[in-house]
Amino acid sequence: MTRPGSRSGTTMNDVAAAAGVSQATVSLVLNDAAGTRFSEETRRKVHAAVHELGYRTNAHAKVLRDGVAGMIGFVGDFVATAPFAGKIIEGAQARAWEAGLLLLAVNTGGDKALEAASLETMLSYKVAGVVYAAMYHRVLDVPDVLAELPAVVLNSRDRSGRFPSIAPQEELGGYMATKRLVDAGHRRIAMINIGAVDGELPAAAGRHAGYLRALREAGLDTDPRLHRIGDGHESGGFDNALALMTGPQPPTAIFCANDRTAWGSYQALAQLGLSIPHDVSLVGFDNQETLAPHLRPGLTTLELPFLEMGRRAIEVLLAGAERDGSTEYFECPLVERHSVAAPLKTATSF
Amino acid sequence: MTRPGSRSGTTMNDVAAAAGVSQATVSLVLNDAAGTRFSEETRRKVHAAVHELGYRTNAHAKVLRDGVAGMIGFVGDFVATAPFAGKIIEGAQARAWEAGLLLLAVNTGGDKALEAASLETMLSYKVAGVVYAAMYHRVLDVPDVLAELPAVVLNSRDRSGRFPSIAPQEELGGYMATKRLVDAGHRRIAMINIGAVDGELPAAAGRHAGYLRALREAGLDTDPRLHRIGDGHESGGFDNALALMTGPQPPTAIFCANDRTAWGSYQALAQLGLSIPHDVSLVGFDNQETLAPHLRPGLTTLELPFLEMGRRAIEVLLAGAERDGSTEYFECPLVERHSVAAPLKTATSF
DNA sequence: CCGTGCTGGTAATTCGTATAACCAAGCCCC
DNA sequence: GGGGCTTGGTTATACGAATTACCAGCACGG
Repeated sequence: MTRPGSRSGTTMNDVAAAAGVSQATVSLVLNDAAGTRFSEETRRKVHAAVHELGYRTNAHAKVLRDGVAGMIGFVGDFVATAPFAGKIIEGAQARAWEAGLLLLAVNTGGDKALEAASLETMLSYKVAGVVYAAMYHRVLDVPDVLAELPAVVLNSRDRSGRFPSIAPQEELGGYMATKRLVDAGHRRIAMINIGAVDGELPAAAGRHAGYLRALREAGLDTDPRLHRIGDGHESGGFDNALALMTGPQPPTAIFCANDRTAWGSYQALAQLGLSIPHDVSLVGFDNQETLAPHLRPGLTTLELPFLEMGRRAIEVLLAGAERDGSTEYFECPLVERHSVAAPLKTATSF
Repeated sequence: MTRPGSRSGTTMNDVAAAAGVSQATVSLVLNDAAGTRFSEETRRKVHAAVHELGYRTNAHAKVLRDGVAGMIGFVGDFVATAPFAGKIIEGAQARAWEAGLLLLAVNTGGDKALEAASLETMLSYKVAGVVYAAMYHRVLDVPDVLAELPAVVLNSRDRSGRFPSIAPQEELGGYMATKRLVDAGHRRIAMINIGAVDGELPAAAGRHAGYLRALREAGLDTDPRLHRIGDGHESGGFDNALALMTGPQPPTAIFCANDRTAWGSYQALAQLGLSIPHDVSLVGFDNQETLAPHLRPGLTTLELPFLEMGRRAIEVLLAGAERDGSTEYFECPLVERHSVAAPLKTATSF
């Protein structure tokens, strides 16, 4: 009644003994080694013994001999915790698994000591490479120890330029978001940003640059009063949307540089009795899945392609992670929902 | 200028050679082995060589000899992806790290083949134990292979009763949520559930049982029309809140069995022009951090103690995970915000 | 001058797997 | 009838660290 191979102590020698062959034979048969020939009878006996004993290869012995483990390290600051960035780890893990690799994941919570210790441990385990991920897009300093193996910076850029980086294409995203509003017929389009344009926040700077490009391309003037600095949270959206809509020459559309900001704007507009998209059109950024689809009306927004970015990070690692310091940018696709419509025909659209 | 120990190939033998001692000496000195005596001079030379060469112990060689690895497997269905359950993995990882262990995490996405393969790989790596986690509280079937090592079921219960389980105390949560409303003076309290009470959803059944207990304890009658079955999403909250408030004898308070349901109720109440908490009080469940604090007004809700549950899972593993099939329940603390107030003095409160 | 005990180390073995090198038996063919 | 090829395996070793058993040298006591 007890399953035969429940003890984890079964080794290749046990299998060999049970099958009446040598340990080498077991190894060669199991690995289907090229250039070796064994009788069908022997193969059958080996496999039968493996099954009978519940043999499982000892990965450590294998790694010790082969030098490289079937694991990839994943170090993130808050990746597993962040509401939407879990996707990034999911994508990485899925791709790693396709290559037969497991992810050794650590959330440092920003703790540099933990980060250093984790990396040491990962190196001890001879991980095939390390993905160094950040919760939000920024320019960061990569620990020196990563120079010892293939490493990729994910959702950020490496300041030192030593490592390949993978980041979202912020400028194009800002452009597409704004263009969506321009194409809908809007002529007075505000932007509520998630931070200062000159700070170390590529998302704020890039999305704003795209916003400006779309406006200029459409021949619209870029009233600086229409660009407001929020904080990336609901309150930033709430306060700024309120200010924009109650001020002189209110916009007919607002590009919110993230979904939480957009949510704050929804709340402000509701308070003002303005309807979306009838009175004001809105575009967000992030496509936060716990938020954007559930707002009423659903928020049209740009998706951060975290799943793909995570996948790609592993691919770059597997390809050797050329130490050229280049950054690979991922396009953020527009996710159409119901927060954009044509502007009301008012004096401003005349 | 180049860092000395950048090559990862440095072994204990290299260190021994550089220090002019034997490999055994290096090992004994580095591990500070009890009962051995080495001169200060020798110790110094060893440490100097280690530093000079950038030696790092090969974890696989160590595990191969010692038998158990410094890793714990974490298998979840959607844990990393789920909006709030990332906490569960964060807690587990933090506790594991305190014990010097790393988490080998896999998200199966519900794929049983991937799950089986991951577990095999983890066993190959001689993980010290496995946490088998579920995104939402349910009764589940644990893969047989887990019987081979210490294993804990997290955020669910093991149907077979073979493994220790860790789950939230749903009934008490439902009781506390409802009691909060009773204590505020409400006498007609509805509940919008997240599923059927008789399904395999301990959360739905437990929270409802607690709801009933609180009502009975307060001597209130339990009008079955006040208990409505939602789907756990916004729409379930929206539709049912609408129905409740526009029906006969509307409640003055609603216990929503999760925060998303509560959010849907917010939207329905807003549409009806009812204010929270003035016209209707609301209590949620989950304390979803991307949602509950950001609603206007902030949602009073019960916290799922995922961080602590994750920590506890590792502790149970470290203690050997006694195969007694017991379930350890975690209390869900009430998080007070601003969605509960005393009912308006109407005829029903008279 | 020999036995005993202490100091400060070293040699050898073990863990489980992969693989290079080797080998015995059988058969063919000149 | 012996050289050479094929078939079907085996033996031996390396990977890197931990640990047990052992050992050389010296001091001391009787």
